[in-house]
Amino acid sequence: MPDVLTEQSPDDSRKVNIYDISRESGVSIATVSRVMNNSGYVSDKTRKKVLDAIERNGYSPNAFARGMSRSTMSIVGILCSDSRDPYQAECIYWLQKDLAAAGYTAMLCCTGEDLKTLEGDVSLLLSRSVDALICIGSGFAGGSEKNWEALVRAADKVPVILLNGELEQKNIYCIVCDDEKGMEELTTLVLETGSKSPLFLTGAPSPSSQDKIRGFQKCMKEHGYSSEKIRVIPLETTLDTMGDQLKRIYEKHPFDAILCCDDQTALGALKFTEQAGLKVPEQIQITGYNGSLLSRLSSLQITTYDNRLPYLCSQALLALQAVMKRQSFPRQSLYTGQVIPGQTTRQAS
Amino acid sequence: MPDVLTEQSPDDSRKVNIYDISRESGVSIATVSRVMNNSGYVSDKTRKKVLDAIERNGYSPNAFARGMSRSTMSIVGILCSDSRDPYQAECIYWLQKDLAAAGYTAMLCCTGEDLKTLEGDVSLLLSRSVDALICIGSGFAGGSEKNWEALVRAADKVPVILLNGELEQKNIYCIVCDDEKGMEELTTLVLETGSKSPLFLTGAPSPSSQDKIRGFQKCMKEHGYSSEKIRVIPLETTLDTMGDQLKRIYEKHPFDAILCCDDQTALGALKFTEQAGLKVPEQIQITGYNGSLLSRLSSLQITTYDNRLPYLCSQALLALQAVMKRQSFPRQSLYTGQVIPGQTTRQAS
DNA sequence: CTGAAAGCGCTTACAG
DNA sequence: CTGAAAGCGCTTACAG
Repeated sequence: MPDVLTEQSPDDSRKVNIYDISRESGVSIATVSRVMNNSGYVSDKTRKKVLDAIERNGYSPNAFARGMSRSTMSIVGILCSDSRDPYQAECIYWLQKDLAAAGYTAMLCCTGEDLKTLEGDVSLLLSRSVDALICIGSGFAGGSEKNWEALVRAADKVPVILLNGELEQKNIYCIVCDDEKGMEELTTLVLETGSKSPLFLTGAPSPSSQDKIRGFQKCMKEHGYSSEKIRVIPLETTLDTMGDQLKRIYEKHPFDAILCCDDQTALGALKFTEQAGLKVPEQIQITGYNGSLLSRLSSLQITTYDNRLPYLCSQALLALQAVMKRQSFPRQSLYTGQVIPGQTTRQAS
Repeated sequence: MPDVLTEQSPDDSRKVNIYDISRESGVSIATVSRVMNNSGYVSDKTRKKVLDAIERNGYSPNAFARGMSRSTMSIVGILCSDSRDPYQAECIYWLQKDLAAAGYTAMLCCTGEDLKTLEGDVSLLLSRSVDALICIGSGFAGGSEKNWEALVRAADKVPVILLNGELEQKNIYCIVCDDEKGMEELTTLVLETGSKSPLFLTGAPSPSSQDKIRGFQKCMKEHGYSSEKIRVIPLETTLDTMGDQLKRIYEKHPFDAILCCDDQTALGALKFTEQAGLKVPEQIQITGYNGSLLSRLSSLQITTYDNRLPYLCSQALLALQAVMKRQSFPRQSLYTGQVIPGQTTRQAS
């Protein structure tokens, strides 16, 4: 490490503005503005003069002034609970890409699992004059009204788009993967390859978890299981300790399949089977959910459900653009994903 | 899904501004401004009147106008190559938290691995009038000048902070985890617990990879290995196919330890050993890097290196705030992480 | 403690 | 095709 302490020479040169360009190129600021925005008519000769002056001075318009006259800065706020979660991280990735392609910039806020700061985060984003709000995950639509009233209020000012969450409110648009159906398909797969007593392992109780549980229950009923045979287990504490929990359950009432609410949990389940000396998929079948990278990193590739995040995010953009143009757009839209067969389930015969 | 097509009733009520509040509370806009900003003197009585009017009208100042007069909007741009990468995702998470706590908002840009869009992304962020730029990952500081010249140019306008990358340039501040030392420690651990022929598995050639390689080589030399015995293997293609690659190598020249450049790669290595029927850690020791959640999700908890991302990010904030206040701050700072022992290495005797 | 006024740097009818 | 001018909604010396 060379110089450990360095004072900066602050760059105090006044930033060049539209008046400088106007003066240098001998035209009015209105014309400069037209050139910058490719709006209205400008003669080629004038345009060139202006462009030259802009180039020479490295001029770029002041974003605030621009935002002020245009009353938009083409910023979209992204709200999530935890950007470290693989599902959310991937959404952020695709959203940011699509937004950039459409000329928007993404402003990110992570509210934390408890949504305690949701209210503050929403008003922060609004005070930054975002043009719209995109919320990742069904968490934002769950629980009592208190949880999402901040969103409803925000929707008063800008369009709000919910990814994988449902909220029937004015100016809120929802794009949802049919997780109920997805979990139905996975359950069917497991039952039709011979599992008799599957377990459903669920995490934090979000609306999307509820959908998955419903899909599991529905499918089990259709296969003739009575309610007491339909086992839904909420995950206690963290992933690190779930092995013990599964062990206790297994010793009391053995199971032969574990349907998990996401890939992370499925990894934990797989770890349990390895430690317990249970063969996968021969003795126990395991499924994940989300089709994330995680499902491909374990010793066995995990059977999972691809909920098409790239599609989800592109739809969000479509919704956003439609609403901005005051075109109509479905307030709710539901799409399906697809099963990705892996090595933790058996072949259908 | 109820209503599939819903037209919005556009909210066309003019937004309330400072003049409205001024009129309603019977004071000048200057006073309203003072109340809003808690600046200057305002009598309690006046303050109350103003506050009431603000409350009644749900007034919040226009961000552009504010930005224009203050010439800052308290936005910090975050640049990364891929927000889905666990390391980067975690940095984003902590940065965003710290920034929010300090009154800044995070604006996110993912440039993609090839940095092809770096130039465009940087000017996009600058045109949004960010107050500073934070770059995640050594990728931004690597390779030829072409890779990072956009950053150098950006540093002309706003402070640039590099997380885990080194660039000796004006107005660029670097905070770096000592990965060379980290990899040295892991190599030492593996050698001193009996491994004789370790392998170093590296991914994309970033500066940080180089540091790790250097640490590995240095430690090997110190333990008396000649250069031809020091094996550094670049990962071919994706993680999915790395099993085959390791198999080929193992058959030709067996190894008894795999030191990986990150946790993800370590998971892949672990998968290889399981498929090849090699016992970990008895026959083969494995180490990861980053101390990410991944290291705890596999059948065996992976020995890894905690590079203290929360600390890294908090330092970034400190740097940013110091520079903004024109205080001096070390242009480069280096810190150490720590080994997290897991089940993929043996106990030191 | 308060107000009148300048200034921030653009965009966009409007008139030519 | 071009320019003069109003307007966007704040902040902040400056004067009182």
